[in-house]
Amino acid sequence: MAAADRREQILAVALDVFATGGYHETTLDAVAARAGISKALIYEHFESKRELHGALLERYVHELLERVVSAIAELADHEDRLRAGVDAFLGFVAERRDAWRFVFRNFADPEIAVAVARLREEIAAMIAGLMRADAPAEWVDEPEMVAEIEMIAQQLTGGFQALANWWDEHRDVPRARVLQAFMDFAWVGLERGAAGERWQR
Amino acid sequence: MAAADRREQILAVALDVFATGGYHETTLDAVAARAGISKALIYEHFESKRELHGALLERYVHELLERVVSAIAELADHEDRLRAGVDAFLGFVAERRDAWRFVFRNFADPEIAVAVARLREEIAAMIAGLMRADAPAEWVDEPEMVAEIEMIAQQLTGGFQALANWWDEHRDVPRARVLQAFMDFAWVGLERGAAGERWQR
DNA sequence: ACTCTAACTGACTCATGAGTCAGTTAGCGG
DNA sequence: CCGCTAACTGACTCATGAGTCAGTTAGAGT
Repeated sequence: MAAADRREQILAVALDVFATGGYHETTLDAVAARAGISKALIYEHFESKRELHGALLERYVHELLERVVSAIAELADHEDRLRAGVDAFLGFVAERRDAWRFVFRNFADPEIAVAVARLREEIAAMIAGLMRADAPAEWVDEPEMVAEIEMIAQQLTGGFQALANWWDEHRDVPRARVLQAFMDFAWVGLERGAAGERWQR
Repeated sequence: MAAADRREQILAVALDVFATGGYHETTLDAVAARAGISKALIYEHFESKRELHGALLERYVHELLERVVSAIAELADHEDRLRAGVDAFLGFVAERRDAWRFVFRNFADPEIAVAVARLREEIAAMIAGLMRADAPAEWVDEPEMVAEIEMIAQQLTGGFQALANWWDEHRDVPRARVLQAFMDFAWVGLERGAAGERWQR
C-alpha cells in the first residue's frame, strides 16, 4: 500500500475511534487494530499520538470554519449572515458525521475554543450592529450592554451547539427545519432587540 | 484526625482536583499530595477511584436537582416555573463554584446525561402545555410538532448551560441580570408560541 | 506504664499504553 | 534472478498510575 494512501487510511480510522471516545480514552493499539496494521506503522506516518490527533483537529476545524466563513463572506444583511452561517455549519454536521462528532468531543480543546470564541464574537458584533440601528451608539458600548450582548451570544451559540448535536441523532428531520427552528428561536429575540423593545430599560 | 473528617477532607480536595481536569486527567497521587496524605489512606475511605468520583457526582448532581425540583414544586404557572427553576440552578452555580465546575466537566457522564434529559423533558412538557392552550390538542402530539418542541428544549437547555458557564467567569454580573437575560431570551420565543403565532404554519 | 486499635505510611505489584528497534517481506528496476 | 528500498511487524523498553500490604505511630481507656 502506498504511503499516502496508508496515511489517509490511518487518519480515517483514527477519526472514527477518536470520535467515539475522547483523546485519553482511545489508544493507538486500538487504532492500529481497527486499521489492521501494527502500531509501529502509525509511527512511520505520525510523530506521536498528539500529532495524529492534532492533524485531524486542524483538518476538520479548518474545514468547518472555512465553510462558515465563505458562506457568510459576501452577505451584508445581519439576518442573511446568521442564516447562511448556521446553514453552512449544519451542512458540515450533515456531510461529515464522524468529523462533527470528533470535533464535538474536543470542544474543550484550546484550538476549538478559539474558533468558537471567534464565531461568538462575530455574533456579538452582529447583535451590536442591530442595537446600534435603534439605540444611541454610546449606549451600546457601555459595559452593561456589552455584558448583555455577550450573554445573548453565549445563549445563541450554546443553544445551536445543542441543537446540532440533537440533529446528529435525529437525521430524519430535514436540515431546513432545523435551520428554521434556530432562526425562529434566535431571531424573535434579536428582532425584538432590533425594534428597540428590550434595550431601553 | 477523625475518620469522618478525613473523608470529608478527601472529598473536598478531590472535588477541586477533578474540577480542573477530567476523570482521566486526574490521578489519586495528585489528590493525596494536595491533601497532604498518602494515597493508601484514600483507599481506607473509598473502594476505588471510580467510587470516589461517583460519590462526588451523586452528591452534587443530587443537590443541584434537589434545588431545582423543590424550587419548582408548588408553582403552577409555566413562566413562574421556568424562572424559579433557572434561578435555583443559578443559585447552585453561585454558591458551589467548584461543584458546578466539577458537574460541568462531567456532562458526558451517564448519570448527568440522565438528569439533564429529565430537565429537558420538563421543559418540553412546559412548551407543549403552552402550545395546547392555543392550538388544537391533537396537533401538538403530531410527530412534526414533537420534534419542534424537542428542538426548542434543546436550544433552551444548551443555551442556558453556556450562559451559566459564562457567568462562572463573569461573577461581577449580578445573578438577577443573568436570570433576566435568560428569561428575556427564552420567553420571547415561548410567548410567541403561546400566542399561536408560530405553530400555525 | 501498658495495651489495643484506629489512623496512617512507604515501598511494593501489576496493568496499560506510548514510543522504539532490529529486523522481515514484497515488489520493482536492472 | 538479484538486490535494493519502502512498507511493514513482533517483541521490546519505559513511564505512569491504580491498587495492595506489611508494617509504624499516636493517643484513648484501663
